[in-house]
Amino acid sequence: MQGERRKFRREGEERRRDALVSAALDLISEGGPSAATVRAIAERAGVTPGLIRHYFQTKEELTREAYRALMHRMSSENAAVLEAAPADPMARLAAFVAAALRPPVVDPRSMGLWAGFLHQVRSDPAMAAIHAETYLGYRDLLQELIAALPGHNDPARLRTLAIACNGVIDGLWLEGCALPEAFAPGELEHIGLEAVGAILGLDLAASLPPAMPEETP
Amino acid sequence: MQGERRKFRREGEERRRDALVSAALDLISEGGPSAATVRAIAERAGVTPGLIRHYFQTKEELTREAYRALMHRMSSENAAVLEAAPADPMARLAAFVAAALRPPVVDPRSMGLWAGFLHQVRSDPAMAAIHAETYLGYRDLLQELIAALPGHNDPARLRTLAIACNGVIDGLWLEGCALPEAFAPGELEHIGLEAVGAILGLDLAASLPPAMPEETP
DNA sequence: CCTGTAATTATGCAAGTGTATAATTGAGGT
DNA sequence: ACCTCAATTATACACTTGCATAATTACAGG
Repeated sequence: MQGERRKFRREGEERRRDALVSAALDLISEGGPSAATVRAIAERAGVTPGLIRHYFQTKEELTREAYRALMHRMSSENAAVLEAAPADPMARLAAFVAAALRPPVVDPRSMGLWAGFLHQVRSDPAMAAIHAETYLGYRDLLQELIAALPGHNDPARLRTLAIACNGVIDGLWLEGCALPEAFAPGELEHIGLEAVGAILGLDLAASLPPAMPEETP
Repeated sequence: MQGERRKFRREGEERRRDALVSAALDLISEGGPSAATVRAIAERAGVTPGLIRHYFQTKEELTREAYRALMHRMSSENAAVLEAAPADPMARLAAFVAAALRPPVVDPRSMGLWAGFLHQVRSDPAMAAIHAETYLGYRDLLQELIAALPGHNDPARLRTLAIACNGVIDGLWLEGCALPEAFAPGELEHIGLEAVGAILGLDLAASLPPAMPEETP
């Protein structure tokens, strides 16, 4: 006798897929890719392992979906700042750079996830395609912000500048995620603005729009 | 009857440990951390799985040794350029930055390894200690190179500059490893010199000592 | 030529892996 | 109130993983 069968509630497909995807991301960020076993994911999502196969043909498919979700989340978190940013090109660029170098974009868990996926991104073509959609799109957005500055219209030069600025941002992002305690609040953003400004020959730090006061509910 | 027992040769402890460590590194760089199973490592090293337990108390210990070997290798590959570099501080810094942004330091396999280890580095204190020895030592070396420049003697300012330059180098290193085909030969080094130079207010690119002609055996 | 011993192999095991398939059951439509 | 069907659980399987232990064998010192 195996007692009683487990009770369950039916859910919409989207909610279950989301739950499984974020369970996978949570587990990878906590224990690395090897911690995201089918059984652990199911338990974290509050279902039994078999259900994963019902929504994803294979574990690899779930993994790809999780990577897509991660990259989308990180891109939006950074780009969101542009919605409330002023129209002035320098201020927009400064706001964008600063946003990339503070939470929630700077986050040790995100870096762990990013690193955990890296090898699959390099070996699985489907993962590489997801990477191209998001990561290169990010660099293009940065390039547009630079192109909007006065006096930047040589395409080749523009590309070089975008690569350099993207490199600075990536590198500092990495440093901030890896050694959060090594930087005073705001220090990383300031270094980033200084470095990107130096590359572009601008005083970006002076153009940073003042921070919005936090909501206090 | 199980046919004949496998023939073998006795080897010195150091050689066997080295062989096992580099087998592990090879496998991780090819197939990610999950590919470095005890059995696969043994086969790659030309021994049977049991021998690993003879030289390493646990697989985790072998993994730590492999990480240490990787970090040492990467640090030396970059620092080696200083031995043949001129005495002029600007030229030394330029040579160091450039060396960090071209092969063999820039190498997709190294990046894959680095990323594969990242989670263990963050969760295992022993790995974190190895990280501290090597990575932070790298940043200190960079800071020394900057301190040797004329007119850099404020310690706090020095630290900030070292962090920023290290960030630029790391970021561009990452870009170069991830997208090797995105850069023309020498382009990444040039961007790096320009960016670091901009941060420090120097024309580093002009100070780069000419490349040694390759040996042609 | 022995002989000891440490290096190496062989074998086994319990736990964990992804996946396939069959059995149940929640919930909406009529 | 029934009935249907998809959502969900349960079970099983073949394989892999790290590790332990016992059996062998290469090689140095006498």
